[in-house]
Order: sequence, then C-alpha cells, then structure tokens
Amino acid sequence: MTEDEREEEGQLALLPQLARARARQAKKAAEQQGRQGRKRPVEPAPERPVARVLVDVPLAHLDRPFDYLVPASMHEQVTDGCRVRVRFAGQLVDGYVVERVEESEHAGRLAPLARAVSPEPVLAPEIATLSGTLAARYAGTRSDVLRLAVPKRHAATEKRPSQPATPAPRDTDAGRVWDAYQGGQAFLRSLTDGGSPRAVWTALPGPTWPEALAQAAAATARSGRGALLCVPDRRDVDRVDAALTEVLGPDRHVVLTADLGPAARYRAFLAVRRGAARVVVGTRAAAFAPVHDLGLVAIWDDGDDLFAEPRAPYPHTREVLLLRAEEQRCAALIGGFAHTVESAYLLDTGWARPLAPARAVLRERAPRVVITGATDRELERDPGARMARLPRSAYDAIRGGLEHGPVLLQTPRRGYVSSLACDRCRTPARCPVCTGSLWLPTAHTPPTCRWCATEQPGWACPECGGHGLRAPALGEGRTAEEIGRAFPGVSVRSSAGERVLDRVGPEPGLVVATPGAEPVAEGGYACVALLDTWLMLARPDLRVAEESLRRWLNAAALARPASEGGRVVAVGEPATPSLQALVRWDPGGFARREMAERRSAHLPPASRLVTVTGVEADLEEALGALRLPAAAEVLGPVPAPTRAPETDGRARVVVRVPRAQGPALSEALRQMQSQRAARKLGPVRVHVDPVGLE
DNA sequence: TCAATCCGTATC
DNA sequence: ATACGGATTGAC
Repeated sequence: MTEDEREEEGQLALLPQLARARARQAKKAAEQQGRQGRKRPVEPAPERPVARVLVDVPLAHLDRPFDYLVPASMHEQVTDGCRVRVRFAGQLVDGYVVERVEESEHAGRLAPLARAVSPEPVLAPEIATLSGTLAARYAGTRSDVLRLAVPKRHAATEKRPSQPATPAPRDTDAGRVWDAYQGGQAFLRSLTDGGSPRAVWTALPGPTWPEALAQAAAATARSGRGALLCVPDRRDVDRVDAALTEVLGPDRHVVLTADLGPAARYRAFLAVRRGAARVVVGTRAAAFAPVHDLGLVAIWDDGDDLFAEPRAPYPHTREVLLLRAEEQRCAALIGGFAHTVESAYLLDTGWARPLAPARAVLRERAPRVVITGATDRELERDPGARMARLPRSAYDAIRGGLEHGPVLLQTPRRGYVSSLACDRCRTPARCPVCTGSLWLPTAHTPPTCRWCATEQPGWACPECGGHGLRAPALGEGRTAEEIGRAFPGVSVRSSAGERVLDRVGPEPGLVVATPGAEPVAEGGYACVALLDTWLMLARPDLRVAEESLRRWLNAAALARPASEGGRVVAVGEPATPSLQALVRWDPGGFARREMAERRSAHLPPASRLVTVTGVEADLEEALGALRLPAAAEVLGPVPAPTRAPETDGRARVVVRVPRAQGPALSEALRQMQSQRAARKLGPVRVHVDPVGLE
C-alpha cells in the first residue's frame, strides 16, 4: 500500500461520504472519456451490414437472435454461420451469425460485432433451424442445443484444408444382404432413385447388420446425397466403419464420436461441414452432423439408453434424427434386433413402414430359444448346477454348447436398484392410480407410488391376484469366477464395466458378460444363456419389459442359427410376456402390445410425459405460474430420486398430456422458464420424455 | 433537497 | 449475468 492510498483511507474513515462521492465522480469522468473514445463511428460493411446473432447466454428469455452491425473491417470474415464475439449486456460473449441481412428490425442503435472469430461457417442453416425445433420440443434453449451440435473450435485444425472424398463408385454389387427382407431391395432402390422412404427395420439375428447399414448408405450416396448413421457406442461405430470401408472403399466416409478428442473431432466435423465427406457414422454426438444434401438418417438399436443425451435440454438421438428427416425431407431407417415402443408408434401412425424378414428366413437364421424355470428342486439334483446356482437344464445346455464352440452367459449387473414386485409371479408393482412404480420410502410405511405419492396398503397383483410384495435382493448377479468354478477346466472370460471385449474366437470357452458388453463371437456362439431374467425385470424403470427384451435379443442375436445348432436358454418364469416374445422372436408384436398398454395407461409414446424438478419452494412457485393445457395431469410432488447428490432434497412432479397436446405443454414450460429466468427465480429442471423414469 | 437504494426491465 | 431508469426511502 502506498502513502497516498494510506492517506486516502484515512480520509475515507474521517469523511466517508465526501471521499466516496469524489471517487464516484472520478470514475464517471473516466467512463465518459472512455465512451467518447469508443464512440468513434464504425464504418458499416458495404453489403448486408446487419448480422443476426444467436448469443451464447444461458437465459431462456434471451433465446432469440440479436442484430449487430458488421464493421467494414470484418466484412470478409463474417459469414452466415460463423462464430463471433459480441458485447451483450455489458459483457463479451460468444455467438453464431445465423444470417447477414440488409436491414434490422431493431429500432435502437446497433452495437458493432466485437470480433470475428473465424470465417468458417460452422453453423449450417439446417442445424440452426433444427436447434429451434429441438428447443421448442424439449422446452429448452437454442444455445443449449447448439452446445451439443457444434463442437469446440480447434484453430490449428481449421487452418488445414479437408481432403475431398474420392468420387462415388458407380454400380457396385448392391446390397444382397437386403434380399433377406421383404421390401428390402425396393427400399434400396428408392434410396438410389433419390426417394425418401422411412422404415422400421427388424434386423435378422447375426452379424450382417453393419453391412446392411453400409449398403443403405451406399445406395443413398449413389443418388448423390449424404447419409448419417448413428449407433450406440464405439464398438458399434467400429463395426459400421469397417463395413463402410468394405462397401464404399476407404476415405468415402468419416467417423464422428465424442471420444475422438477435440482436434480429431473438429477435423471430422469440418470434413462433413465442408462437404468433403458425405457419409457419417457416429454415436449420439453425430446426430447433429451437418451432412451436405442429407438423403438418409439411420439409427441402430434406438432403445439403447446411450442415445439419451444427459445434457440439457436432454434430446434423444432418435428424436433428433426423426426431426431432421422431416425438416430435411430425407429417408429414415430405425433398425435393431428389438423394437422400441416409439418405433411401434411410428408404424402404427403410418409414419414409417415395416422392413422385416419373411417368417421362413427368420426361422432359418434365428437360434432355438427355450425358457427354463429356476425351481429349487431342479437346482438340488446336480452339484455343478448347484454351485453355479443354475437350473439343471440350463447347466446342461451350457455344457452341450461348450462341446461345439463359445458360450455366452449374460448376467444382470450387480446392484441394480430394484423396486417392489409381486412375491408370487414377480410382476413389478405399479400404482393403480397413475402406473408409477411402488417402493417403500421407510420400513414402516405402506407401499407408496414414486410419482404421485399415493399409499397402496392393500395392493393386489393385476396378473395373479397376490397381495405379497418383495424387493428382489440386490447383488444377486453372479461373477465370472463363481460360474467358472461350476465348469472346471473351461476357460472363462469376462466382459463388463471397464473391461469390455470386442470379439472372441471360435474356440470353446465361457464368456460372462453384462448386458450391452457382450462380445461378438467368430462364427457365432454355440449357446447363449440368459441368467436371472427376473432380476433384470425388477428394475423400477418404466420400460423394464421392453428394455429387458431388447437386452436379451441383442445377446441372443449373437448365437448361431438353429440350423447350425445355435441355442438360447433363458432362466426365468416361462409365462413372462417378454420371455415369450423372445421364444417366438417377435420383437414387433411385443412392442405393439406394449404400445397399446402404454396408450391405455397414459404413458409415452401415446402421451407426452415431462418431469419438473427443483427445490420445493421453487417447484411450487413454478407450477403455480405454469399455464397447462386442458387435459394435463400433474402427479406429485414427491421427493426426487436421490441418485446424484445434486438432486438431494429436491422435489419432482410428473406432468402428462395426450400426445397431441405435447407442443402446447412444451410451449407452456418454455414460457415458464423464460419468466423464471427474467425474474431471476430459482432454477427448476424440465425434462421432456425422460427415458429412464422410475 | 440530494443521494443511496431497491426493483423491474432490457439486453441489438 | 449486468446496466439502466424510475420510484422510494433516508439523512440533513
């Protein structure tokens, strides 16, 4: 501290008002001088001097373009879709130029752009439009959507040109894999002819689906258009990547995933944006890829929860792609071994057509599936089976399989949070009022609904009429070591969690995997055993049955065809509808029935369901201000599930409306969020169509 | 009477 | 978030 400052402080202490007033005057004078210094009139650009800018601020009520003056000095740099820095409410913020125009609608004076970051037009017009649609759909902001859509800039990468792709090979031997599907060749032909067919594709079990996807992309490329393929994870990306290389040749496509790292991701993104690559395969991060002349969007295994974006506004990859298909008038392919209720809904409404194998072809390619009950009596008979806690017939099937090749054992992960189920037939217990799942908040309360908090002391199982409830024990899932001991002398490998195997060889051996981590076996598995199926069905997830069937089908699809001895044995209750669907290999029929049930239970996709979460006072205030559509039901509030520490102590409501009122509900929520942001009220989180709702 | 402070509103 | 304007309160 200097002498002067010390003296100043002394004065402050003696004459505080005087000193502060003087300091203020000095500051004001300095500011005015500064302002005059800045006031030097900016020369506007000779053409289209107005830039419409989407600013990156997190406030819902500021989620619209603001006009800025393009200085002549930045004329060359400022393109439609480029990044800029602007002064906004006194601070420097990032933004995107959505377009440059001749005149502004804004009555006041325009501030000049502060800086042109780079002329690279990273925000494609169709993605700018899409960000608006998605923000409206998910009651979020465009800036949140854009944060997901445009990767971070990497300046060094931007300076380098993108290598243009080699020209499309004409008349390659086209898509014989699609011969197995009714309407398969017609679908490809339509793509090649520049059409925009939309299909829900029931894939045949086996390893041919990546090639089928690649052939669809190739057919689209032959029409001169681009294709975008989204798959759940890195392993699937690699499989489709290999298939694309096979079908299109090298360098005709690009891989786009979040795990590439900033530089490689930006390089891939730029190759797409610049039109150097027209075919893209990637994970959910790729759904926004600005593919030139987009002709086809495709998603594989759309029920995988990796497609649910965990960042606001929580868009689902399938919804992103379907919206793009509508906005950009391109083809859509929703494929998998399983069907989601959403894909069943697309078929039901006629939005998409089915693309499925003939029954005879399916019979030829699918493994033989049997269900084996897990009664204690069966367990007792064989010491090996007892050691592995396996029913005798499952144990025998595994042993039999080991004589011919690799055997896959799928076991549910340990430590699933489970909710209550009927103690007789293991049907998950749901609230008769609103179909939420039941749980025991404390040991001394009756079963209570997780959504509407209704107590159900006299619950009766709708399937079997039983009154007993049980919480399936946690950690019943078994380990590779445990199972290995029951099969002495057999090699046991494990694929789970951090250590996931991509593929295994054709030699006999046990592979123990958790759902989603199953490696592909060369030549297919001789046997696939699905263990503890009731544990998987005991999760409190709203869509357990659908999700369990999806996981079983995905594992079962890795088995050899029945004609080559391929077998699947599921350990569980034979009457369980999802297991029945597995035996019949009828994912479409099961999804159709689930969809009908959901419709009558007022659950998605026939209804739109939204959760609103916040601290109790905020939530109450928010709901008070919310202008809901007429038919809206509000369930709760109940304490929010405390899976993560940040949701601790918060409350949640579930709001649902008939699907037709979905847009009105989203709009009401967006207005609510706008008002709250403008008034600086406490944050409430809105989640439209959450997938893993308990 | 003037200035500090609070509140609401706009942010280009 | 800031920034600003207008109303309100408070100290002489």
